[in-house]
Amino acid sequence: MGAMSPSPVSTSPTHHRRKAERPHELLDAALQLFVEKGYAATSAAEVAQMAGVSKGTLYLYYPSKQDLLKAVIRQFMTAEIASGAQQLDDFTGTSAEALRQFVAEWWLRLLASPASGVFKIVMTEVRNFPDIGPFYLEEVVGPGERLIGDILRRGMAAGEFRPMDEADLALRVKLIASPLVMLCISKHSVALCRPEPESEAERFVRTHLDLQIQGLQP
Amino acid sequence: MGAMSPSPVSTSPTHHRRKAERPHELLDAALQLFVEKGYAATSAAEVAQMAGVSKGTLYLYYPSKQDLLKAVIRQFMTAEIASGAQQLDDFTGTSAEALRQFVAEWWLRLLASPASGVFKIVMTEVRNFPDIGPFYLEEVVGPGERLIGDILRRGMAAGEFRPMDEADLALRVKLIASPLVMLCISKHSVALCRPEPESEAERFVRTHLDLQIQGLQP
Amino acid sequence: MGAMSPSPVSTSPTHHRRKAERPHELLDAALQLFVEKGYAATSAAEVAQMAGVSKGTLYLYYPSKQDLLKAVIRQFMTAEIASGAQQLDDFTGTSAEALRQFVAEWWLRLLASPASGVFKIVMTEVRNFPDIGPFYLEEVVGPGERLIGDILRRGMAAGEFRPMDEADLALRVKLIASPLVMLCISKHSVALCRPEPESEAERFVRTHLDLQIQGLQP
Amino acid sequence: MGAMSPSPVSTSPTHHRRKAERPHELLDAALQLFVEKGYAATSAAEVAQMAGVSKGTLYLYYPSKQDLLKAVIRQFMTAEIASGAQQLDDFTGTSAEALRQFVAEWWLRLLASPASGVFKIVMTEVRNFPDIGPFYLEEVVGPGERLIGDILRRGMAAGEFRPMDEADLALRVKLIASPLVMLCISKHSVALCRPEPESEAERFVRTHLDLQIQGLQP
DNA sequence: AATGAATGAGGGTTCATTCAT
DNA sequence: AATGAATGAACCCTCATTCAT
Repeated sequence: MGAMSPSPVSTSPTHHRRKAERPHELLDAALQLFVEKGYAATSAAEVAQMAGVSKGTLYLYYPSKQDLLKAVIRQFMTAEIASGAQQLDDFTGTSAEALRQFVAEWWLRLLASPASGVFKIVMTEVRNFPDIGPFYLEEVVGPGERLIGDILRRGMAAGEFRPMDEADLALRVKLIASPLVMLCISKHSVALCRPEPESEAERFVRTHLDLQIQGLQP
Repeated sequence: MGAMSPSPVSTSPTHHRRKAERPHELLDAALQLFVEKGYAATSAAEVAQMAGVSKGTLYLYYPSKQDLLKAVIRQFMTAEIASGAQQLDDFTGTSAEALRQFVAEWWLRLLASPASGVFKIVMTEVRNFPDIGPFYLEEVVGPGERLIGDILRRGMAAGEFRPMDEADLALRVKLIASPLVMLCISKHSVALCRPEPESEAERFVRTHLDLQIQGLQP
Repeated sequence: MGAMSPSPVSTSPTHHRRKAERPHELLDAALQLFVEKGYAATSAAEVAQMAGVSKGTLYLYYPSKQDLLKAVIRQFMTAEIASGAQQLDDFTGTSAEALRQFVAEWWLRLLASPASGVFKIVMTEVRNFPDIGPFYLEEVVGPGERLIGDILRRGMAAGEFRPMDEADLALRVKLIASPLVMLCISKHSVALCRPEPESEAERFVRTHLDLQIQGLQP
Repeated sequence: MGAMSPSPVSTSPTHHRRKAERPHELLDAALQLFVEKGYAATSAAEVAQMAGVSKGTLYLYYPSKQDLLKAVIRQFMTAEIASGAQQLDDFTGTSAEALRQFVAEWWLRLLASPASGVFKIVMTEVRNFPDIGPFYLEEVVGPGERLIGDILRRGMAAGEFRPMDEADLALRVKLIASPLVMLCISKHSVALCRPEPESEAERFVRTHLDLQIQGLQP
């Protein structure tokens, strides 16, 4: 992606404290603002100010606004994905339980976290910055679909789900993921005009997964 | 001050006069660019150029870029919605057929048309322009959900679908609509990095609706 | 979007850093241009260029062209007024001498300075920017009339001038001030078409004040 | 001045009525707006609209905004001046009476009429449009000063006023005219922030002329 | 490492002027 | 004669980026 490694971490004692935290604070600020106002409508100065540093400092860590954008996406998506894959490995239970418990839980946590906004950013900016497309596909969509796909495959192998060829399976994966992604996008856009209790999102996710599981029965 | 603009020389074969067509051409251009690059990243000059007029002419028809945005949303969404509601009234058949045939057909046509991009615009810009939120809710989401809701209610009344209270029904409507909207958004963003045959979208829509219908059986 | 601004090549020997001097230089430039061409006909770029900075820098110091205008008026008028009031306090002599020596001197110095142009700016722009009206009245006209009024009152008290009620006194003050203000306005407008030796202005002022003093005799 | 003769007056019966009045209406509108907002801040469209015609029509009568400006000045000043000179010829009475009655009367009428605004326009725009300077000097200042000068000369010849050389006389003329011009300028600028009864202007003018007459006594 | 003054290209918008109707 | 749609140059202002301190 062309972005430099943003963290020297040179551990100088206290002269300027929090040298190591800077990148994180900048990314947090950038995420929030990019989600809220959009990348183009957010100025570098705003990000810097929200992170409590000067404009110049921002450019010390990220050589351009575009690099900051890429760093935001990388940071918040890969972190979630990695932790998700990790947790699934430790999960024991039927495939239906994996969907109903693990996927639901995991996605609701994602939804509640600021990282849920990254979907909106990606949707908006892929066309402007073509290299975030492949990145998103490889680092987020790919692993994500593999993760759900594996659950389905496991269920098929166990006779818990009906047999499907790979094409069907891929389609089901998309059908499972798509409303969940949509939920994240909505949360940071239209849902703000129609505030709902958080339990509503939970019902949405659970009903959705139940329906999908039902559709997977032999 | 003292300098006149030196020499128009009347070399301009331009200066057409097409008051009636202009708004449409401008809206088409604006829609395409807003979807492609985002509202903020699109300059008024680009819209004008793509519509084949000068920057000044754009402002003859829309008093500001923001008004242009609103006009784009209004134009392309309400047109579709209205025609959809109209067509449903004329539809005769079971509720399952209504979903499977009418909704699928209608949405696939929407997906294929440029108007499908409006969802992306709305998602991106609601927070920047708060008054498009209520508008979208009232003119698009409301009618759209009512339309699908009515199909479901008809099916319930006919004993074709299982009985549900209003809350359940609303949830099902959202579950039906959400992947369809997601499909439109994807088409104009990440899907561009992963081109698929159009038939794939059709399979997605049909499988999705089948699944939802299955989930509505008594 | 994808294009970077290609090659600064660091050929800029610019980039000076003179936070303290800048406002003054900008105000000087703005005063001159506003007086010369008028506020509306002066572009921000011209002001910046004359001050030797870039357009952007101007906006670093004054958030809008209108604020620049207000700053110009404030800067050049209140400075003069304050110094005038100060000097009068130290003046010892009869009231006629105060008018003939002090007022004449002071006004001729004002006339010779660039600040004399502010009257023209104010006359021209009060209607466009209504809040400079009250400001001018309070900070310039008020103190100025009080200053002259005090001289007259002192003269009356000393039996040097004929008794007048407050209304008459106010009228005399206006009659004294009005040709002096007119002189300043003329200097920056019509007088430029009919150049006169500076001594002419002096004769004008002195004769005017003599006449007014004569009209104040008991 | 380079401006064309604006009035064809072709007296076509009724087809488009008021062909002859058009220029006048345009000049009235232009005068009002130029005085109110300034020349640069007034758009041609505004003038046209206030005159009740289209933008194109304005350019039918005046080939440019600048020509419109010149026409405004010419129209409203020369008319007043001519009528003033005319009336003075018919005036019989002492020179003091001429000043006190005729000049006062005439100027108060001017002050009350929209034409009084022309002074403000001229002051503001001479530097931007250099050829209005000579015009104003020749057509307005010259005749005006000659008119007052003649009164003074007549008074001197009659032994009514003290003897003066030409330089002194010119100075007195300026001292007489200057507060009167200032009054007109104020009326359309700062005076709007400090509204006064019209009688105040009358007192100002009469006291001023009395004072000047007193200063002319042998 | 951190700052923030400085830059200049570019964006939204206005407006004098032209010209087909 | 009259209109008003169309133009494009300029204007005010913003902002990503640089660099002296």
